[in-house]
Amino acid sequence: MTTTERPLRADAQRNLERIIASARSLFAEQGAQAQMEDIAAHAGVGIGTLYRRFPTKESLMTALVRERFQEFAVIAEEVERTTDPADALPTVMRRHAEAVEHDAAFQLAMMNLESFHWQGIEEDKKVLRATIARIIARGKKAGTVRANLRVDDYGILMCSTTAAMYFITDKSGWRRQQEIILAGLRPE
Amino acid sequence: MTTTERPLRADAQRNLERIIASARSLFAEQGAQAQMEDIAAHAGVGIGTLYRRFPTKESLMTALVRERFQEFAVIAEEVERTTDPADALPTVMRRHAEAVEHDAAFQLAMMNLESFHWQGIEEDKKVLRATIARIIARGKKAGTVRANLRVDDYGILMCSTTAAMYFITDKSGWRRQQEIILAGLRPE
DNA sequence: ACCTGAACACCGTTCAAGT
DNA sequence: ACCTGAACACCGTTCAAGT
Repeated sequence: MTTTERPLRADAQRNLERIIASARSLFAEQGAQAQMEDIAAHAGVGIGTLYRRFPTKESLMTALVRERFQEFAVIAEEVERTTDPADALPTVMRRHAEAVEHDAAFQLAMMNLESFHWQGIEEDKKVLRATIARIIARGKKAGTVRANLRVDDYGILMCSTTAAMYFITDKSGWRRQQEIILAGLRPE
Repeated sequence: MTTTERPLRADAQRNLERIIASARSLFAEQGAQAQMEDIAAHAGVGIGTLYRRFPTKESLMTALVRERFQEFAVIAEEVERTTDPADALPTVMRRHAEAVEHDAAFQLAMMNLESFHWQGIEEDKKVLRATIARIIARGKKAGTVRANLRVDDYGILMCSTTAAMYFITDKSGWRRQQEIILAGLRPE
């Protein structure tokens, strides 16, 4: 999994991007039962090409999650650099949530991944996880984060916010949700 | 849906119970991709019998959720009757969670229902929802529940706890999770 | 009324042929 | 290297026949 792949042929690369974009839009529209055939067609490629890149439907969903995770890592590092340690944790959580606020496909994928843990996305998690761990530690030191919070809690807490985005009809109902969680994160 | 059904024939009733028990155990073991055929076989009935009671796989999962919801209603009423209004909300949430702590099938079903809302289980929700609404209102009056909490938040908050049960490997990791949520529920 | 399971349909996945 | 789509396999669902 430490795959340092060499670049794809130009057309293949374009196809890959189209596939991902199509997957994102069809999953968002139709939910998890959007069909592989339809995604391929929407991307303008044969079904075989889709399977060449993503050997299973689940691997395609995972790819959607993975892309966002990489974005999450960038966001987390930026927040760590630029935000007061006392506010950093709530800030990342909000920024991460906002990053996927309109990505129904991601929200869906998070809930449908057969065994997600936030462990699932092995490599991508590492950097992100390390950054989050530091942010949490500093928050504790600053006295704004409850002592018994663990890094592993982060994933599920975020997961529950994305679920809220997907389920709550009210446009930005997830914010009230997250506000509750953020309040709970503070020391007693 | 205001179906007041007359009782099933004795053998049919027994089959129904077996089907539900089998579904619970197979979903718990194998996740959502447990097969209808296998569930029928495990229950000792033909596949046709399974479909006679549950016209789709999703309706079978919904049934598992529905049973628990009825139990939830009973629990909520009991808590309302016997617990200090100031503590009632955290108490129901804990008791509801404990009720499904070992029911992996329920946890899974909650996450897989195509459009859950907690709205999904129409009739069963009503009583439960009304009780929860009163508990929340009294909690606010007692000053132990934040003012901007809505009844509809309850479902998603609980949902995130069941997700935690399913995902967190740590035996009772969901308790720490819920503790955070409960803390967040209190006024600022 | 209820049960059964063979048959059907749909959709995820494979693979031989093509550039 | 990569693309294609017909063919295959699996599994959810139906329905004609049986008690």
